[in-house]
Amino acid sequence: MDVNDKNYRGRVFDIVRQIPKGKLMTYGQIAILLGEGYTARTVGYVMHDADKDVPWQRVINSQGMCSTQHLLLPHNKQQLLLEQEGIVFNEKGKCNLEEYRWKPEGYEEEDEQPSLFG
DNA sequence: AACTTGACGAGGG
DNA sequence: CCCCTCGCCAAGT
Repeated sequence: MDVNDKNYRGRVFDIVRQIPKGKLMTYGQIAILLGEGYTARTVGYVMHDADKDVPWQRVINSQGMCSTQHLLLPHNKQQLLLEQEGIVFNEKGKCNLEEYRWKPEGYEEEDEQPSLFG
């Protein structure tokens, strides 16, 4: 699997583009969603070079924090952008994923139906 | 071809 | 909770 494959990157970006304003996804969540050949690390890797129309700021790590805060991005650009979208972070730069996590509708491949007669 | 480096994540102390 | 280690996988040296 080649992450430079436009199809590979395209699948990741297609998902990210669907994240609504005010919602978030994690790298790992996207990787699991796409399945075969995708891992959290590789998703993160392609995100560093996202297309202009991709809301890259809506993808954060599983701890509910912006992985970019101590990186090259000016200040806390990612967190700032998210706060402008209504996301609330605590003083340690963490947000409530339970509240903001978004799950796309059309991508369930192996849905686990909670059996009513369990 | 070996070794290091990440926009990652789960698990143990 | 915070910190560390380890598994992961592609890129850069």
